[in-house]
Amino acid sequence: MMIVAQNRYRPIRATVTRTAGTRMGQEQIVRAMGVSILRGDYPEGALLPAEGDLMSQFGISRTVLREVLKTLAAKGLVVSKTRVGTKVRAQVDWNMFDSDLLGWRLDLGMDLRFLNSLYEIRLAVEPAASALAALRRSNESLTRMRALIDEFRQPGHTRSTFAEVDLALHLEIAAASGNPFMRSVGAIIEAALMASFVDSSPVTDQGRLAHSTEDHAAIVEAIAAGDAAAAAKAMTQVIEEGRKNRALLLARGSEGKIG
Amino acid sequence: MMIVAQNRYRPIRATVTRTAGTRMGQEQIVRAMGVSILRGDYPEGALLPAEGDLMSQFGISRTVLREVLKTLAAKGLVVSKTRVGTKVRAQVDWNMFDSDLLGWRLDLGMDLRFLNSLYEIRLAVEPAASALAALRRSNESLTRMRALIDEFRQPGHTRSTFAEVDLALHLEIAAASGNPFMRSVGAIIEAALMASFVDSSPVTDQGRLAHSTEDHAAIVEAIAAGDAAAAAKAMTQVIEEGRKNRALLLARGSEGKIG
DNA sequence: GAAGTTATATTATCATACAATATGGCGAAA
DNA sequence: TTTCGCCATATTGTATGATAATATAACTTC
Repeated sequence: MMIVAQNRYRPIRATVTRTAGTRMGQEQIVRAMGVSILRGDYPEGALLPAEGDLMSQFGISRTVLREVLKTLAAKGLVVSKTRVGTKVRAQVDWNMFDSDLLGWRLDLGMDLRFLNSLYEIRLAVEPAASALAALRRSNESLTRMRALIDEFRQPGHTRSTFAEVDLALHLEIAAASGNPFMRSVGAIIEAALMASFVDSSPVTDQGRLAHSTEDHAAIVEAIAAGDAAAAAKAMTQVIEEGRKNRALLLARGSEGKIG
Repeated sequence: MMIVAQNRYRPIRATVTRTAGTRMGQEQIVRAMGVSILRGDYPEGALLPAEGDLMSQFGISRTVLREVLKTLAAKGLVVSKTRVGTKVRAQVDWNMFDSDLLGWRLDLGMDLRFLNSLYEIRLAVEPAASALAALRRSNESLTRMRALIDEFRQPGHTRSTFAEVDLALHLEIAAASGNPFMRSVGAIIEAALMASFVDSSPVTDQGRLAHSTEDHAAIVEAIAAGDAAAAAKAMTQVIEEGRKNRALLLARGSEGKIG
């Protein structure tokens, strides 16, 4: 009697099509499986296909597969047990601050709910970081911030170059807080800025950029003055403004899902 | 001419002594190497010993070693490149919200600076989470919160059982915020509560526990009432109180380092 | 001395075998 | 019939050895 208790789920469909002869690379396999899990292909607590199946599905050796699974396990997505299999852990166990996870999440498309969560956590952490930065920033750090404000003011910014400077300043401030946890939120800031590019709108509204520049300058000057409350307020202002503009862009799209 | 460019650092000393015959287990190896890196045994950008050396130092096969390194890489601690070696990444790249990292950090002993960082990030995130919970909590979630408050009020709590309920309530609130990032801060809350146990002080000051209980009840009632501002304020109060008590305990110790 | 080429050390992947372990089935005893 | 304990088996965990890929360093050529 050969009863095979098939409790497992169906194959993971790789998003990346694999042309014959081309190797996928471990990174891409991790991404494919990570995205699959994030997308909800496997309910919480479900078993992934057995190692043998995954090996043949991706055309990789067991060594590579196991390193992939270890990577996912380290990020809290799955947990493996001898004789049982590899289970998908509950979402609350996933490390949402992991930059890979955030990247995969963006790959799935940007929904309003997720975007909103990004802004909420930024609004909680970044003003606090600014306040601490006002109290603790070194002179070197302040110099770098001011250099970035100068960068902001350079003419001829594209949305891409502008966002680059934007990100750099926010990271600098987070680091100047002296709190390693606040700096670790950098991955989220980056994700939020990345999200500004999923739509192809070529809006480079110079007036808005100039406005944003001065808002950012206000943060830096408050930090320079050691005014924690003002720094927090200015940071809040910047993030709220970003959220508002983002909302406008989204309203133009027909659905809540872009990209 | 046999010149060996020894750019690498010395062996990782495992904190866990390895009695003959006993296997360390992959988990412990990950911990040993992780702690070693967190302790600063390797400067930012330094190369770990080569695979062969690590294998013999820990007495493990290459298979296991590589899975260990993959785990550390997934948490942002290291990065490996062919022909180059495995480099320790900059601290800003480490995922500080990872529960393993937090645990290893506690293993190193609790210094004031780190403890302070924990409270700072909690003060930034948890009040915001409470405010959102006041707006979004489901009835089921509220029921669980109230059950936890009842738990608080049970007599005969040890510091351990009290902390357990404490943690559960904070996690419930974080989850009720509906924001997955705020829930991911749970690892930090847990670490902060863990830190309450590194000193062996048997202080079970019943008055203080009762006080803390009512402070927590205030959060829940604000959430129940849908009063976001009050919920945030009550949460702030709870965390500040915890910080104050913690500071008192620390002041009793001669040094800033415990455990 | 500079640029291109080759050699080599190190990680990346593959293949195979064996060990450890949790699950489910079987059987014995109550 | 139910419960407990033993055992077979499937699945992940570890070990070993070999080959591939690749970045650094040494070397050669101009």
